[in-house]
Formats: sequence, structure tokens, C-alpha cells
Amino acid sequence: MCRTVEVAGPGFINLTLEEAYLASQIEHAASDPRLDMPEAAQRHTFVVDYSAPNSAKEMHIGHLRSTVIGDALARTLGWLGHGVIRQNHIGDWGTQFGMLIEHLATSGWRPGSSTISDLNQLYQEAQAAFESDPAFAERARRRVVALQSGDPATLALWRELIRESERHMEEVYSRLGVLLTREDMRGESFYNDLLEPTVEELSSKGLLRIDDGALCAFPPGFTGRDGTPLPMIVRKSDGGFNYNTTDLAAVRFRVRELGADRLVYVVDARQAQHFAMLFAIARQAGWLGEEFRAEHVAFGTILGPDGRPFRTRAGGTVRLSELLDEAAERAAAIVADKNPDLTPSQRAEVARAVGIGAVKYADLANDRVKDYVFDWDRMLAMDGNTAPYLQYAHARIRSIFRRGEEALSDGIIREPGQSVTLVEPAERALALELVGLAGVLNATADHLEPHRICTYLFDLASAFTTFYECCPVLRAPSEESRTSRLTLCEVTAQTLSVGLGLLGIEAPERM
RNA sequence: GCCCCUGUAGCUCAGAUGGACAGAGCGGCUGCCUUCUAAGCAGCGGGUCGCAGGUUCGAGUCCUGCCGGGGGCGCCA
Repeated sequence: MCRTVEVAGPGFINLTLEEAYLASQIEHAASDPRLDMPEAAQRHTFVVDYSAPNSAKEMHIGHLRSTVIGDALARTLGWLGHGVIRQNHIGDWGTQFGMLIEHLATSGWRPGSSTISDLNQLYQEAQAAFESDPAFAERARRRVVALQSGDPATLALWRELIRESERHMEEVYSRLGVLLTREDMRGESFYNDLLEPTVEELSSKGLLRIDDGALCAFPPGFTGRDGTPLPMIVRKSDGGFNYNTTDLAAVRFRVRELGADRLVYVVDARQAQHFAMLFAIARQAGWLGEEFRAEHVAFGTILGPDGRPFRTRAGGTVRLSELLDEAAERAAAIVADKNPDLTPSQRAEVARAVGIGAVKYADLANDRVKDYVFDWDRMLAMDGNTAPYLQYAHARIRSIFRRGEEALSDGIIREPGQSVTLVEPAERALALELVGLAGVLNATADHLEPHRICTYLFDLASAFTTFYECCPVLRAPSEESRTSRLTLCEVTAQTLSVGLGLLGIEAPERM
């Protein structure tokens, strides 16, 4: 397995892999759709909570990171053989819906007549009325009660706007290429009937006490502004439940009913304290055992060029559908410029894959906990750690195979075999990169950090392009060399395709 | 006031479990297209890893304090 083993100073032993061993690893990978990657030794059941947009509102840039990062993690954990239960914790319940429904009812709104942007508009009108018209505000509050107690007319209106919202979300998810479906949607409303039992259980375990009229848990180790114990309110002084209660009920449900032994929440870093308290209480309640890992997968903010949270020039929120339109448009302009040979439909398809891929990759490529600056030019650049660079490397490999097949008819080339011989430094360097996949995916799952995959794929693509420049494949010096290089190409293309796939990014056949 | 995150080359960022001279892309300067997509490749220059202590044979990585940036801290979600 090793060619040389040498002591190299204090604390170092250098192992140099034998070419034949490295080559055999590549051969194994070439004959296996899983690239010779074993599944995780210990399988877990993960509940991955991500995306979580609000009903009756258009999805905007604020939902991008959770959706993209969560999806990459769900795919990666699944690939490693874990059970993955996606949960889309949609904001579909609470006081704001009383407000909106009251407005719909009084303005003579008819079901089926509104798009999501209409609802968005109506929502803003309702909000304005709530603030300026005390009579409306009072009716809105009564609507909340009606909604939560199951008043048929109120519920009917609510269902209509939920349905329209779901249509919108499905459309965005489809365009974005994420796995989330209607089956994964389990909004806050789902937990309505579980709130009371959840609070009762916490109460029976002695974890709650009334403070200032509100029922609160005081998890150990949390203090507030004045150094006093920090409460998590689970029932407001008016008797209503809040999102703390919902989140607690969701933990309980996910453990007991969904059978999770790993909880993952892909949520903005600003909610760190909320989750720390949530998990602490859940442990006190005995829902999470010693071995149970519950993790807040925190992420930073997307910034505009001015270093402030990204907004439109007018100062509004950036709608996701418009962002994706612009991504495809910008990519189309570049594709048209770089590869005029594509047919219009090919060009549109490539532009879509490249544009969306660029946006997603930019979000995944750096350490998720940090903020990043949204920059079209950088994410669509063909140099550096970007989706287009990786997609380009993949497309070049596919191009070699297309050329090879053309030549095949002349009897010049055979099918890529599996016999690998590593001679050139670039061949060896590429092979060494290729065998690193398993380690990177395991580290990604351990740390729940998709950017590790990005870094790896970029290194791999760099190693490939170096190889591509100095090692002709179809015109290799010998039949043996050509077969070997074709196999290296095959495994590289497969690795890029799988790796991008785990990030939820397509790898087009040509660019 | 307390707590969390963050500070690595001019710019944008990698550096898991502490390990060998700290890496990449962009920008700048040099080369390379009758040859598998130059949307590329090769090379040069560029860093007191915020500061100061400490632990260690060894610290960008761990601990403490300070400084700068961002965020959070009871009836919104």
C-alpha cells in the first residue's frame, strides 16, 4: 500500500502511497455508482428543519440560506445512509393570520382569485389597518380566537390562503432545485393541538412557574439583562401560546412520533440563544437523552455591496423569484458570449443550471456562520471557487467522451477501461484528490458544514484542469495510458457530478 | 451590563480532531490557443494569522484579558 514510510522530524511520519494502490482505488471507484464510498458506520435518523417561509408572503432572499444549506445537508446525510426526515416549519399560524383573514373577509375577497403577490399586498394592507384602526384591530384579535377554536368560515379562508402559499412555495422550490415537497410541509398550525399537552407535561415535571403572569421555564445557565434568570415564556399572561411553545411541541413530536435521534435546525444565527434554551429545556424534560445531538445550524446574513443586509435599490426585500430570473438572465448573457454554438434551447437550459447553481454555490461555498456579500460578478466568474468553474470542468470531461465516441466509429478508441496506471505527477495528484471524497463527506456530516464539499470540489477541479492541460487523453502516448486517463476522467466527472448533486447543483453535459 | 458569533495577503475567502516553510481566487506583472471547450493553464510578487499574555516539544487552531465589527437579552416570530 505504501511505497515509502519515513520518519520526518519530531512527530511526523511520511507515508507515500504506492501508485498501484492509488490506481486500484480509482479502479474500484470507476466500477461503482457510489464511487466506492461506504455508508456511515452508525446510522441515525435526522430531522432536518429548513426553509420555513411564511404563508401569505412571497419567498424572499431571507429564505435563501436556510433553504439552500438545509437542502445540501439533507442530501449529504441521506447519501451517507442516514435516515433523513425533512421538515418545513412554515409560519402559517398566529396573530398575523387573524389580521389577514379579517381583512380578506371584510374586503369581500373571493377564494382562488389571488396570486401570492396579491396576498402579499393584502397582508400589508391588513397590517396598516391593524395599526391605524382600533376597531379593525379588535376584530382581528377576535379572528385569531375564531381561527384557533376552529370556526368553519374563518378556517375556510385560512385554508385558501395556505393553499395559494403552498403553490407558490412549490414553484420556488422547483425552480431552485431543492427536495422540499408538500409532504415535508408541517407548519406551526400542525402543533396547535399539541401545545396544551406539551405545556402540561413540562408543568408536571416541575419545569414551569408563573412569573409576571406568564408561565415560564427557566433553564439553568441563562441570565438576562439584569443578571436574573432568563425565562422562556411558554404561555403568555393572556393565556395564549407563542412560538416557544410551538418549538417545544415540535421537539417532542420529532423525537416521539418521527423517531429522530438527531435534530438539525437550519436557522439564522441570531436565534442561537433561543435554540440553546430550547434544547436545554428539552433535555430537562427528558425528550433529548445523553446521546442525543440537537444542533442549531446557524448561518450569517447575506449582505449587499454596501455591507448592509442585501436589499433592492429601492430598499425593499429581494424576492426569490426575481433573484432567480436575474441569475438565469445574467448566465444567459455569459453563455451566449462564451459558447455561441449552442442552440437557443440548449443555451437557455445551460443558463438556468449555471445561474441557479452560481447563486446556490455562492451561498454554500464559505463558512455558513459568517456573513457574505452578494456579488453577481464573483459568483458567475469562471475563475476561482465558483459553480461555473466546477461545471465547466465537468463539461470539459463530458466533451472528451463525446469526441471519443465520435472517434470510436473509426475504431480509434475503445470504451474506457478500468486499468489505471499513474505516471505523470498530474495524474498522481488527480488520483490523490479523488480518493479524498469519503473523508470530506464525513467531515461535512460531522460538522454540518457544506462548504467543506465546495472546497474539496474546487481542489479536485483544479487538479483536473492541471491534468487536462498537460496530459492529453484521446491522444495519449499509448493505448494503456489512454485507457487509464479515460478512467481518471470518468471518476472525476462522476465525483464532480455527485458532489455538486449533494449541494443541489446540476452539472450540465455541455456549457 | 451580560451572552453569542466574528477579525488570516490590497480585495473575497479556505485552513475539523493543535503539527513540518500559513493556502486559493481576484486584482498587478510574465508566458501559453494550427492539438480533447483559453469560460482555461503555468509562473512572479504580496501576510507581525486584530493585540497582549498563557498552556504545549509544537498554537492561525486551545485558555485568559483587551481592541475592532455583527448579533441577541420576558409576553413578536
